[in-house]
Amino acid sequence: MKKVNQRLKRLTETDFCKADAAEKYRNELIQLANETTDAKTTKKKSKFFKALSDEKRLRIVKLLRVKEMCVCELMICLNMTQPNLSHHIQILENVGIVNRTKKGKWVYCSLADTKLVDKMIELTLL
Amino acid sequence: MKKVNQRLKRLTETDFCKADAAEKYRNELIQLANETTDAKTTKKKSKFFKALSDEKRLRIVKLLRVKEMCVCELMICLNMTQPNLSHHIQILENVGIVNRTKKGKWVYCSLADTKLVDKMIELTLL
DNA sequence: CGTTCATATAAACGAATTTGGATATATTTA
DNA sequence: TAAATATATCCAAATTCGTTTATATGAACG
Repeated sequence: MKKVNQRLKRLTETDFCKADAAEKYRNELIQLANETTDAKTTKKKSKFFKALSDEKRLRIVKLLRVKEMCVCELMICLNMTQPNLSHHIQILENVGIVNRTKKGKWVYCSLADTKLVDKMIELTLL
Repeated sequence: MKKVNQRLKRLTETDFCKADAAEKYRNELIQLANETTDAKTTKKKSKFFKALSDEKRLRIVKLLRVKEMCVCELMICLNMTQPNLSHHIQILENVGIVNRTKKGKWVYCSLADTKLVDKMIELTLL
């Protein structure tokens, strides 16, 4: 991150697309891009946001914040078909937002990281 | 929110899908769902998350955190075609993440709410 | 055992998104 | 004023996503 800041100083002084040393500036931009991004984490984070990009899934999170619920309870709350709901829960589970625990015949869903959800609500993201 | 909490107490004690008073429990679940969700804000928030659910858009945000950039600079950084980039920037602008300002021939992009982005990075969301 | 209930998985389809080429618009420069 | 540059918009192809229908699994219960 310190390397980035050094390059940043130079880049901030260069103000337009066509700098004097166009080729050099071009390379610096590309290098900056590489340093600000890690392919794996970017993919992971984009999937996290994608999981929260659906209204029904947001409603699931809101409900689980109040109370751990089994799938059939969520079906009633959200008026969704069972396979559809199951699919959405799986997406939330895959990115670590929701936990599923089987107890006998029922599968109970709960928030995997209550603190994170609370903090996101503080930022009015959720 | 206090009403919700009162109902919550009862609901938390009721543990299974088919409570004794099945119909009554059903109605309470539905009411809970209505109280935890507001259609408009849910839609708005889902769009916000959708805007961040794309790897390229996440990279744009990361870059703009370092430095305000014009579209042609972002093209170089991200190796994207111009119409595609323009489209993605618009999505980020629509949900209030990015600002566009025209200065002469160039359109400069910057973060609309640096503090929010910083806080999201603190939570390792970004 | 076999039936029922709660849930998961699979396949299929339509809707929404992403992408890139062609073109339009506006601004600078020669 | 013409040419070049930066960007947006339009449109069609490719891809991804959500929903539905059908089917499978697995626990409880008679």
